[in-house]
Amino acid sequence: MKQKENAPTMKDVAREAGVALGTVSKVFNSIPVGEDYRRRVEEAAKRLGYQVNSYARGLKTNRTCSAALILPNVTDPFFAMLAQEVCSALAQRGYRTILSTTAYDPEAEQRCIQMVQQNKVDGIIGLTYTPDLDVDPRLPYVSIDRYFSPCVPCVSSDNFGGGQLAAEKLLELGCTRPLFLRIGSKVPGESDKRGDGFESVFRQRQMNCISLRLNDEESYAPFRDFLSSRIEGGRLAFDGIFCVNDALAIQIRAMLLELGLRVPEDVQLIGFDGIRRFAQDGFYCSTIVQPVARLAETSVDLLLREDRSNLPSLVCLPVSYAAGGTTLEP
Amino acid sequence: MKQKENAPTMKDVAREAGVALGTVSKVFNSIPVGEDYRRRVEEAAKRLGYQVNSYARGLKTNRTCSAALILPNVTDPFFAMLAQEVCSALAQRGYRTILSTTAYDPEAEQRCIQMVQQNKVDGIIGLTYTPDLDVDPRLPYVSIDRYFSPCVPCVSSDNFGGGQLAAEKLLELGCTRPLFLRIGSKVPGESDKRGDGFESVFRQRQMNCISLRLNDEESYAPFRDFLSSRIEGGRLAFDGIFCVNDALAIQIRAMLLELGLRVPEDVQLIGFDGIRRFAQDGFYCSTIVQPVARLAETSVDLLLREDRSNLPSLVCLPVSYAAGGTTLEP
DNA sequence: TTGTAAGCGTTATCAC
DNA sequence: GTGATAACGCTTACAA
Repeated sequence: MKQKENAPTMKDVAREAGVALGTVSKVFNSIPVGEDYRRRVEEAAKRLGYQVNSYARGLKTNRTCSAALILPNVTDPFFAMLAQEVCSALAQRGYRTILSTTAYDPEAEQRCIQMVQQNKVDGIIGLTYTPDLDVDPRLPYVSIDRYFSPCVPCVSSDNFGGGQLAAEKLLELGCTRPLFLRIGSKVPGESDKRGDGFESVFRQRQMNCISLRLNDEESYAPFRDFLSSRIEGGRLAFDGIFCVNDALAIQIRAMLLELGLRVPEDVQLIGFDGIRRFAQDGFYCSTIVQPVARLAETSVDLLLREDRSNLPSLVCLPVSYAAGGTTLEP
Repeated sequence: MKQKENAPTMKDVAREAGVALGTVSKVFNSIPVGEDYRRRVEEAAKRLGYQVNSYARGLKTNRTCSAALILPNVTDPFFAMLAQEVCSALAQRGYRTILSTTAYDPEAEQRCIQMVQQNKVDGIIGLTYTPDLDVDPRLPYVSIDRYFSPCVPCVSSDNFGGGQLAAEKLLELGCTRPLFLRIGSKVPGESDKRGDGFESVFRQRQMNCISLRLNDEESYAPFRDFLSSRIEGGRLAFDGIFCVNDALAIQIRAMLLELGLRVPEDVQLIGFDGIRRFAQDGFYCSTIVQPVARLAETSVDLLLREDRSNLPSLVCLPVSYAAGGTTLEP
C-alpha cells in the first residue's frame, strides 16, 4: 500500500553531486548554471535514476502539464479519432491527457468536471451533452461541438458549410428530390447546423427539401416507417439523402436495401464525419469529412493559449467531401 | 506570483469555519470528528466552493489516484474498446486515466513510461511492442497481451484456447482443409498463441494444417499471392481459414471475393477480437470474441491490488465464439 | 554565478 | 476529540 521505496529526490541528487539543492532545481528547469555543475548534476541524476516529481512541481507552480479530455465514449469511431488526435496534440506540447468518458450521462459529465478540477489540471477539453455544465471559470475550458457562452471557446467543424456542401454535391450529382435525416440529442449543438446548411441551399434555389429530425430516439424505426411510406410503385419520393452523421447513413443504407432500393442507383446518400473501420480503410459511405486533426490542434491551441483575454467564442473548421460508394460519382 | 484568483485552500475553510486546519483535513479524510465541527466545516467548504487539491495530497501520501494507460492508438476498434473499459474500470475505483498513445513506436513507448513515471502515477497498464521496456520496478505495472517477466503480471485472453475454439468450430462446420493466417509484429506476444492453439487441434487429429505468418509486413499482398497460387480449377486448397484478428479476416474476405470465391459457401472464415463498427452493431465476421471488459477489470484489479507480494504472472481470460456471417452456421 | 530558506496545500504526529 | 507543527519535493526570491 505504501510505496515507501523512496524514489530519489532533488535533495539526494544534490548530495550525490555535491551541490546545493537550488542548483539541481535550476538544471532541471534549464536555468543557466555553470557547465561544470550542470554535468555533475546530470550525472548524479542519471546515476540515481532521478525524475522530477511533477506533482510537487505543480504544487509550487500551479501548472501540472496535464489536461482533461471529456468524451461520451471512445468506441464510437468519431470520438476515437478525436481522442487520438487530442491526445497526440497535447503530448506534442508536453501535456498529459486525462481521459474521462461519460456515456452521455449529464451526472457523469458533471462528476468528471468535478473530479478533474479537483485534480488541478491545466484545462479541460469537453464534448458534452449537458447544456448547463457547472465549470469553474478560472479553469480554461474548450468545448467541442457545443456552444455555451461567449467566454467559453467552442471548436467545431463548419457544420453549416458541410450541410451546404452536401446539398451542392447532391445537386451536382443530379438529385432533385432531397431529404435530410437526423437523430440525436435534443440538447442543441453545433451539429444541428448541418441540416440548416443543407436546407438553405435548396431554399435559395426554391426547391423543396423535406427533413425528418428525431430527438433522443432509441431506435431507427421511425425512419423505416417514414421511408417505406414514401415509396410508390417501387420508387422512393427522394433521390438524395443527407444524414446527420455516418452512423445514421450506414443504417439508412441498409434500410433502403431492405426496402428494395439500390444505393446509389436509386437513391444517393451522403453522411457526415468521415469515419473508417481502420485508419487505412476507405469511408463507409460518401461523406462530409470532419478535419479531426485540426479540430484537436485548434482545441489544444485555444486551451493552452497564454493570453486568455481575447479568445474567439466559436471557431469553425473547413470540411471536405469524400466519395464513399453511396453516390454516383461521374 | 501569488494569484488572488486562487482556489480556496484548507486554511481558508478552517478560517471560515472557525476551526483548526487539522480538523478540516480530518473531515475530508473521513476521520471521526465532532458532529458539530463536521457540519461547520462542510458548510464552510460548500460556501467557498472548496475542493481538495489532490496533488498536494499526493505529495504527502504518495498516492495520486491516477493510473496511466499506454496503447499504440485508440482508433483501432480493439484498442478503443480496451481504452473505454479500462477507463471505466479505473473511474469506478475512483482513479483517473492518463492516456498515452505510442503509434507502435518503441521510442514513444519508452518516452511515455518516462513521462508517466515522472508524473507519479500509481501504476501503469501497458499494451506495448517493445520487448525490453525499461520500467521502474517500484511502480506497479500490468502488461496486456505481452509477457515480460514473472514479476510483471500479464493479462490476456486465452489466446491458445481461442485458437483451439476456432479450430473446433471449423471442424464442426465441416471444414477439412484448414489454413491459419497471421500478420503482425515480430516481437513475440501472447497473441502468437492463437495460431499455436489452432494448429494443435489439427495436429492432435493428425490433420494437416497450413500456416502463413507474416512479420512486420507492410501490405497484405503476400496473402493474395499465396491464396491465388492455391486455387486450382476455381477451387481453393482450403475450406476454413482462421485469421489472427478481425482486421485481417476482413481483408482476407475481400481478397477471396475478388478471387472469385464465395464466403462462407466456398471458404469459411473466423477472425479474432470481436470488433464492431458501433457498440450496437453485429460483428464484421465470425470471430473469437475477447472479453474486453473482463480484461480491463482484471488489469485494474491487479494494478491496484494492495498486496503485491503474490501476483500471478499470467492471467488468461476465457473467450467465446460468435457467428458473424463468414461461417455456415447450422 | 551559487547557496539558502520560505513557502505551495496536505497529511500526520503529537501534545493538550 | 482538537489544534499547532513538522514534513512531503519542489521553485524562487534573495542573500552570499
